[in-house]
Parts: sequence; C-alpha cells; structure tokens
Amino acid sequence: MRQTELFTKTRREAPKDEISKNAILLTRAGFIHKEMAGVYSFLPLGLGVIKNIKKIIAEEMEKLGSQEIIMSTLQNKEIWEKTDRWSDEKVDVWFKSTFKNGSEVGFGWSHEEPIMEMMKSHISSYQDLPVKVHQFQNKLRNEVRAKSGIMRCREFIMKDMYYFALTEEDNLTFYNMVIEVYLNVFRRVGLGHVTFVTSASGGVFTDEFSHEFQTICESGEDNIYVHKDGKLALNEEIFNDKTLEKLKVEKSDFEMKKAAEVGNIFNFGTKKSEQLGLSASNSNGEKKPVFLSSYGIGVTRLMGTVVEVLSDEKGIVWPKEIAPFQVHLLVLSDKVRSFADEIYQTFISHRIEVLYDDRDLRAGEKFADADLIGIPTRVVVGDKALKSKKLEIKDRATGKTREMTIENLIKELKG
RNA sequence: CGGGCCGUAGUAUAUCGGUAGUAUGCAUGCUUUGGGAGCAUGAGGGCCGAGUUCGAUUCUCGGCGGCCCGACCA
Repeated sequence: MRQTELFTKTRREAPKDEISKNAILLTRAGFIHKEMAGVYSFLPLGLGVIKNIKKIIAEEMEKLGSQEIIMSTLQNKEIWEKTDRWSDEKVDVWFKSTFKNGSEVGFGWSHEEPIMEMMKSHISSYQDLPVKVHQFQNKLRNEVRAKSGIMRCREFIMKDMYYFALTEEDNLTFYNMVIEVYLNVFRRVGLGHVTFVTSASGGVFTDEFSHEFQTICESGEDNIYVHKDGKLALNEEIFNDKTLEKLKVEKSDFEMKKAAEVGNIFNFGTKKSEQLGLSASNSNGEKKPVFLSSYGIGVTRLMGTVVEVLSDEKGIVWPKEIAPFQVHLLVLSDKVRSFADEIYQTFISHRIEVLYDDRDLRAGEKFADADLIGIPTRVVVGDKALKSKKLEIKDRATGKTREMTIENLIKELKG
C-alpha cells in the first residue's frame, strides 16, 4: 500500500488522555482511535495486526479440528437465568437493554450459556461428540473501570472456543492439548519467551485450578509467582501454603512478577450441562450430561501486550507474524522515485506485503515514522541505490543495516 | 463503586478576574532534502449549565467527559 493513500497520520506527541504505553504508541502511530474510555476503533494498520493475530489463532484452532462460528451479540435473558447469572449482583459487567415490547435483552459479555443452549439442538447422542467450535467475537462488558489502553476495555475482541465431550478423560486430554496449542499461539505472536501457563483459582465454576496464560509485563494487572525452573507459575490468588504443599514446592523458589492475562482456559466438567440440560445418550441408551471446557484468548489485549512488551523508545516493534506489513519501503528523493516504484511493484508481484512511503517528506520524518509504526523490515531507497542497485535493509528490532539485491531480499522474506 | 488529579486551536502545552500566548500540525510561496529543515504569510481555541461579578476561560456549585490509585475482574 502506498502511504500517500493511507488516511491515518502519525502524531509527534502522546495524547494527553493516555498514560499506557500501548495506547500512546498505537494512537501516535495511527493504529487505533479512542471512541470513549475503554472503547477503541481499529484503523487500517491496527486492523492489519488484528487480522494477523486472528489468522494465527485460526490456524492453531484448525489443528485442533475446531469449527468457526459467530454467535449473536444480543442474548436471551432466560438462558442466563437458568444458571443464575442474569442478575447484576451475580455478574456486574452486564450491559442490558430492552426491546420495544418491554422485555429485557443482554449484550454478550461471554457466550457459555448461549452456546450450551444452542448445542441442545445439535447434540443428542455420543455419536455427535466431541464437538469443537470457536468464534471471534466482540465482547461487551460494563467494566467499572476501563484502563491501560486496549488492555482492559468495555468492548474488545475475544476468541472463545468450546469443547463438548462424552467423557471426562476425553475432556481432559483435549484440555491438555489446548495448553500446547495456546503456547504455540503466544510463541507465534512473539511473546513465547515471557508467557507462562499459570495455575489460578477456578472461580465460580471449577472447584480446582483453572489455567491462565500470563505474559510478564509491567502494565499487567495480575501478580504471578514464577518458579525458578521456568515451567511452573502460580497466580497470586492461589499462592498459599496449601497450594505449595499440594504441588510439593518451596515458597523461596518463586519470584513474583507482574503479568497480563492473555488467555484463560476452564474445565467445567458437567456442571453447566446439568444446569442447562445438555445431555447425550451413551451406547447403552442412557442420557449423560456432556462435559464442557472453554478456552479464551483476548485478541485485542494480546495486541496491546505485544506493544507493551516489545516496543522501544522509538516506537513499536512488531514481530514478523503479526506486523501489518512485512516491508516498509522508503523513497528518499525524487531522483530515485521511479526506481523505488519498480521495487514496490516487484514486492507486490511476489505477494510481499509492503507499505510504500511515497510521501514527499524529508528523510528524517520518514525514518521517525517508520520507527514508530514498527514494520519489521525497512528498505531505504536513496540516491546511493541508483548506482549500486542494492537495497539498504534495516531491521527494526535490532537496528542492524545490510545491503542486498532485491532478489536476495525476496528470497529471504519468502524463505 | 470509594479516593485523587484534570478539561484552553487538529494535537500538545502556557498565562490571566479585563485583547488568550507558544510549539507542532494545516494552507500558500520561496529555499532546502539520509534522522522529525529555514524564512514569510494565513486560517484555527476556552466541555455544558447555573451562580458570584460592572466583567468569568479564570472563582463557586452542578452536570458531562478523561486519566490514575484502590476495590472489582471468566
């Protein structure tokens, strides 16, 4: 894409109503627009990142055999009353409204109850199981305090997956598979080195632990304790003598870290199925409640976390897999403009996603903007290039500069 | 939901109970052109409401909005 056609602009200064690093950088670079507290729109560059994160997640969900759906945002009050989660005393993040006829309707902050209800139409026998579905959904939550830019919003994108199983063993086997798949997702978005599977309390629905995926990050809301072996991590809420005893570990081997919860998985057993009446006949014709587990990843929070963890003083540093473009092509003078145009076309013909800074600006501004936007590979075309026919390549993350031909660069990017 | 801070051009910031200034961005022109260039000219501003006052952007109250701390947090 030509940058002269990109409608967003970069800003030199941080907006006064944002303190968090993710919001400041994403706003300055033109990835997001704040509509109100905790509510953001995603602009072309931001949407590019969202799409890439979704793509990674979708690929990983596909490995698990999950099918994608989209459930409605408007939700039926009666379904939630069955599990006693309609009242504002029980769930304090509800957005609710009323139809013209006066009956109440909820805006989806979670989809567990509706999907259970929906599956009653599709699951009746053990032969129908297991069922795996996921969706990317805008969740609406009436947070009393939105904060930290896109880390905690009133409207945000979440991937949620649900697994319906005949047996507890099957449910657990899948649960453990998802842990590995999730770790892969966080590796691919560039956070593998700082993301831990963390045991946490199960909340209202599970008696034992649930698992969270926590990314070490100063702006995180949670405190987790990471074991020195680097494998075990515990949420502060269960970091007590009882837990330590159960796990046979020493308190002194843990270090406390601030972390952002980027994913969360729950094993509900048959509890919800019993509440909502979802059952399947086994081979003996007996009706048995279906086992449920659910799996969430906060897509927009994940994007914010990447910015928090990987940016530097000059701007954002996107990992290759989620960057809105692979290459940022900068032309520095009119003398080399036609040469740069050719290079732009060459990238396009090789299907390499390229943002072409064809604006009539000084070099310094282009460099500063490129640093801020954070595309992984920068290709600079200045007067020098005319003679050498070699491209100047700068890596955003390391700052290292190399010279190479367009052919070799394309080979490397494709490789 | 408790507590704190805040609301001034597109953005970011000053000052002041009596013509609201600066930077940046924007527009035009000339010069410049490898790390946010220089000069000139121009357009552009007090969140809303009430009160105090001769006069309010400034002081008081209310509203609306924003950020932070805490509480909360599938």
